[in-house]
Amino acid sequence: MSSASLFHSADARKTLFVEVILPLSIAKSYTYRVPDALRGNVKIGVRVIVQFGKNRIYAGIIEHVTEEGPERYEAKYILDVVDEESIVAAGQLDFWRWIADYYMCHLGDVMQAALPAALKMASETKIRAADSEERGRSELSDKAFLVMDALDVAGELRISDVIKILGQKTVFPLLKNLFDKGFILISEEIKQRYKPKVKTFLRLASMYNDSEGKRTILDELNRAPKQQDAVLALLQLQKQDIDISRQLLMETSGCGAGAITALIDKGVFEVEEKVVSRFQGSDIVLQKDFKFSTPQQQAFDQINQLFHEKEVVLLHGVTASGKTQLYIRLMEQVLAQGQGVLFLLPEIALTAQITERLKLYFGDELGVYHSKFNDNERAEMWYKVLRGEIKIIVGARSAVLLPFKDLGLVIVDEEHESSYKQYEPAPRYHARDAAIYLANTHQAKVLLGSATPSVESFYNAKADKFGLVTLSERFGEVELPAIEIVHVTEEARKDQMVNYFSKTLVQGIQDAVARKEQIILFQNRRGHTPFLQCKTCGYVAKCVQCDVSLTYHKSSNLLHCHYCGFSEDNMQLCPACGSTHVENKGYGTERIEEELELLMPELRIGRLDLDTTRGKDGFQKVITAFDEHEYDVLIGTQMVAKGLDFGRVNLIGIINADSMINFPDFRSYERAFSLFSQVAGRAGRRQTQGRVIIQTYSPNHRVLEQVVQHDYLSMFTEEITERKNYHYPPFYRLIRLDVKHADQDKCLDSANKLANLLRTTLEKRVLGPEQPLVARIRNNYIQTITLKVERKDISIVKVKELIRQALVHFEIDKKNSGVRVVVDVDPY
DNA sequence: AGCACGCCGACT
DNA sequence: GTCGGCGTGCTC
Repeated sequence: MSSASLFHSADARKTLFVEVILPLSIAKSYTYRVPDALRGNVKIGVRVIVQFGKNRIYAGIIEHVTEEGPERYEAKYILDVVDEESIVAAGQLDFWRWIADYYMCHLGDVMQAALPAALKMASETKIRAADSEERGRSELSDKAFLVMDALDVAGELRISDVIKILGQKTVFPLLKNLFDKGFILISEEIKQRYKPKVKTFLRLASMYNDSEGKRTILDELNRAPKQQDAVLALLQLQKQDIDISRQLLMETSGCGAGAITALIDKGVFEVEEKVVSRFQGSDIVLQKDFKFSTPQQQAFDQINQLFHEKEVVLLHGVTASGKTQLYIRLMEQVLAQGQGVLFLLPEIALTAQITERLKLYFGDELGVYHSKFNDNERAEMWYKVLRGEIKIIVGARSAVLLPFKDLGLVIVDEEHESSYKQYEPAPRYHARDAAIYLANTHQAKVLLGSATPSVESFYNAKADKFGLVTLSERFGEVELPAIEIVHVTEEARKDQMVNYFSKTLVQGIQDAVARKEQIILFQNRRGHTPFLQCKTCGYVAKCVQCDVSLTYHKSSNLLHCHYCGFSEDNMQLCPACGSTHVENKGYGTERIEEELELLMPELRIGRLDLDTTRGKDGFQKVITAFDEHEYDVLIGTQMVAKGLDFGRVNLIGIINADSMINFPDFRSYERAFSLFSQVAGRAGRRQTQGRVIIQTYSPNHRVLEQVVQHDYLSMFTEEITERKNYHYPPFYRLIRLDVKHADQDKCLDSANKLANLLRTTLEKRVLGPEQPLVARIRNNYIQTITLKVERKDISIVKVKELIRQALVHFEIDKKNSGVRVVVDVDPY
């Protein structure tokens, strides 16, 4: 026995080391030493405060605990342990590792995406000035002095406040220094602060609340018609015996906030503040004991049957076939077994319409999770899921990263939606595919739902990998809309086009308005004019940092770049030759709106695109206004297509189908089919048959014929043949590598080098480099290399390993320094 | 991701 | 002669 081992056995407790995941995009993992005082507190999944680099401090997550310290360097000590219990679910780190591995990114990227911002920081640390300062402040640095000054004024500061005050992100070292010197106190409360939502409710002041009082007040308000309206509306609402919120009154009376405030000030209205749920119910009441139609019941039974043998079932159900009710029953079933449900929806479809319906149904057992929620709410939701307090999560893409305990079912609605794929930043994951993996680790079942399934999913179903259930009957036997194709060239020849509107469409709009119906017009381009060109010299308004034309926006009277956000003054004169002949080429939603206004001034027109929905509830506002028939026509981008149900819409016009169909991408036909079908599905959902008018330059295009015939199967069959012939998914996997650099030549040069490196091992699977559609964004030139990987002969794991090796070789070469490579697995 | 270290142009 | 531009490399 050596003396060394004697020594070690005498020292029973070896020093512990922990490997920490830092919320950074870094390839390596970092090992820290655990001080003896904290050795009882470290375990996998808890957050630790560590110093990284000279003066940065992060809250990282422990990935491993070991007794082996690093040999080549001295590990730093962890500074603190934040949590008592793991903040990730059992097995969740494995899921993170799978994502990092499959999508070729770093664990830190996944951590960044998964954790709500509130959990990424070292809890809610607050600082106060120490009661007695031992030393004078004269010795302090300017920055430290600034902090102390601010403390004198505010009394207490949060870390984020200090960051704002100093205008720098790294503040821990400075605070630590102040703490060590006894200037400040740091309180480390792990806040679980839930701020209840308060709403303002109104009622008529008691002194006016009799028939005489009412008359008096209405008389007195003779000269304030808006206020009169408000009082009348309130009296109406009072009859319904409901609580009248300020918001509700504004909506029903059409009065502004000013009128109501005036009435409060006059003492006509009395105010009461009440705590309300963030998920205040709406007037849509879902009957708990709804009955399935026969087809629904059959589909339900089939799904359950298929779940015995298949992990994933695809539900192909036409719009309005009652998929949501199926989902609800399936969720109930899983809940009854005490297991949890994840219900994924595209962000844009997560409107109050569906979430409130589900919330009404499931109450507190259901939580909603998406990007519109603030940090506090998201952190709160994280903990609730972690503790198993919430059984059902309805959420967008990132909800798949919540710390689920015991999932029984994952539903991915609108599974074909491309927004399930994240592009920027890493991890570039597909929520549907990640959800299937996640479900597998929980031994949970997956239901994919769509009216127009992705070619990949439908192929998987056809190939018997997924179960397939079809729901082809619309609920309540509503007929599918009648779709008409209008040949724009032909109409123009007959002189029947007024700008962008065919006679057929104009007539259709007029008829619909006459019947007090509403109309949706779809144009998948925002702004006014996407392309401004000088007629004299051919100059085109282009973005200074991107390789795209600038779009004129009427609302701002500026030219905007849709890629980098750059904007500049509208061009009155051609900057190149001074000519005043500037031609407006192309049209977006704003221009459609403008032309329609000129054409039919009496129409009330609303617009739904990124620009009108910027604000917090922008989307909801436009939707509500349209639903309440404040507009006759709603003009919009693809936002109008997503899961919205308007009772009065019978006519839908697609202004220009060609731009979508001709988009240069292997998925463009599939996308066009989905989008047109979805848009069409908005027509005539209740009672009457809807009508859809599609304007196009290529009326015989197969996709349009398939849309007209509601023929998904034909679309699929033709598409799958093409995919097979041209080596695209689902037969081949795609991996895209974008090579970026500010210098065009260097970008091309490096891209060529990387492609050649890849070719040495992956051979003919490597395509390119080639210039993408937009070859420069934010002053960076881009070259794209595409890998097409067959599903036999080589494993995807091996391919990724070879890519990693090629990238290592690539980065070693100093000539490629400064070149960024972005890897996108399964690009969308 | 930050931030320091390090090597070339316009200023007190 | 210095201040500061951002290219490059490292962080346990």
